[in-house]
Amino acid sequence: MDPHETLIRNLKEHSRLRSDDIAEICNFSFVTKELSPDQDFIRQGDQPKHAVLVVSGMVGRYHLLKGGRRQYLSFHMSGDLPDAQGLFIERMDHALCSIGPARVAFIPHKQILGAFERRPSLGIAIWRETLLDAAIFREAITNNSARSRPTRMAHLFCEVFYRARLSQLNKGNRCSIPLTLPQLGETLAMAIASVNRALQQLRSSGSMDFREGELIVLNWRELQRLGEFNPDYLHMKKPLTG
Amino acid sequence: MDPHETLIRNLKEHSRLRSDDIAEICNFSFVTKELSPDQDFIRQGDQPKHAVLVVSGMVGRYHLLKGGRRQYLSFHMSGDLPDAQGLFIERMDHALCSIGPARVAFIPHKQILGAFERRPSLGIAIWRETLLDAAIFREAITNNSARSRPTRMAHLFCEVFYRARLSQLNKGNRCSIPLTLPQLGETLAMAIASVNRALQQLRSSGSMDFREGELIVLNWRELQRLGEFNPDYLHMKKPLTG
DNA sequence: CGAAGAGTTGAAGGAGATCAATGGCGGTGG
DNA sequence: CCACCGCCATTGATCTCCTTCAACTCTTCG
Repeated sequence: MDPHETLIRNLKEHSRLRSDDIAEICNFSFVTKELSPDQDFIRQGDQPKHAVLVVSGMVGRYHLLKGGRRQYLSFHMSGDLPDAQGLFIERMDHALCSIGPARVAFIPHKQILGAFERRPSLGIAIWRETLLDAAIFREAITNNSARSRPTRMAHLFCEVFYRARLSQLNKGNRCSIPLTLPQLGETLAMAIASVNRALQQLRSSGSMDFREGELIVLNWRELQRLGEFNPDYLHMKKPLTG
Repeated sequence: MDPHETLIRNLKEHSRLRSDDIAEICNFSFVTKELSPDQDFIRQGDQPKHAVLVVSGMVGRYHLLKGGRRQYLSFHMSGDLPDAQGLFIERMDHALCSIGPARVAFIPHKQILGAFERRPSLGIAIWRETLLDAAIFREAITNNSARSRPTRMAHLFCEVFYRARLSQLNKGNRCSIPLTLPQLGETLAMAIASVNRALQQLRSSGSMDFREGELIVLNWRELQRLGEFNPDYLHMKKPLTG
């Protein structure tokens, strides 16, 4: 898939783009990079001069903790700009890595900032993109703080699947989430044993299955109920139904 | 304190403002509102037409959970724009309330958006403000997910005290944090009993005291160490020392 | 003056972390 | 080629920390 197209599609999910905005995006040049699983491409403390666009696969943001442990903060897929904040914040306070194999495109900050001057409405679309990120962070606070472990796991699966469907990255009721159980633990603040047991509880509910990095949604309504998932916080123009 | 001044001072902590930017801010008109403790002024689902500027006191953002329970997400003080996101996201996914008595100013979105057209650099300063919010949310994910309870409490106190000092809202080693223990619990994902016991543990460390909504920092280095607090994520132009 | 809520403390019970052991799979190197 | 290593996934047992519950005081507010 063409990187430009994927960004345009993504921004259109929440913002109106005029044809001039789209033309600006099409003028972006970039270099792409193929990433093997678990490969860092931006590290804490870096001062990036390029923005990253996810072209394919999944990437994650994480805080590095003492002892090499991680706290994953969010996951991003095709069309996302997972470090748009880097445009205005010099130094990274977290790292970015691939989750499973992925392809990313690097767009020079200068090009994007130049486009903002010509098309302020494009700047607002990307501003909105960063605001949606913040809404996802807020939900993650609540998810990890106020929900039971099986519930928070279901919520994460709901969020990823919902966003994948918005971008038509699902294959029917299936969706690639190349996370390992240890990584799920470092996302949801659970020990590995608890991750496994929560997963089995969700499996036994009959609403979903997850193995080998693939989520299968068998009963969306039920999974949504189990995860206490309400997609309003994703602020999409056209909420998905069913 | 004049609301305009307070906003200018706050933006200057992380962004350069030219005199034209400051002139635009001084042209903002607003109505102020006096709030008694625990008073909601924006609710989940609202579609605000005004941005809020905290003039004095403290305000908090929270998610409303089933059963009326809350998850507090962040706290804001004089000079903060706790719902700048409302400029571009129609519907609130969380609520805002006063923590203790507070005064807030409402500035019409139209005025702010108009100022952005004349002074794009002002827009970028406020964009950066929303990005700093996001960094605080990320840190809250890690705080509530990966740190022990006493540590996360110390971290919260460090963050609030550090930000208060940046804005000179502290009184020496004291700083007003008008949170009750139940509210601390709904912030840090702890039961009230645990809040109390963690607090006593911190007191007994000799690095701080907290009672009746006032934090007293007795040994900043030690408190910082106990909270595993590293202020880099606040991205200030001039980090405070000591 | 009674009710409600904050703060405090002790005891209980439970959810989840930790530890340990196993099987399976993929990669590497002798 | 296959033996070995490392990591993922799984499961059982133990143990600990934290939630829950209860009781009491104190303050505030109606």
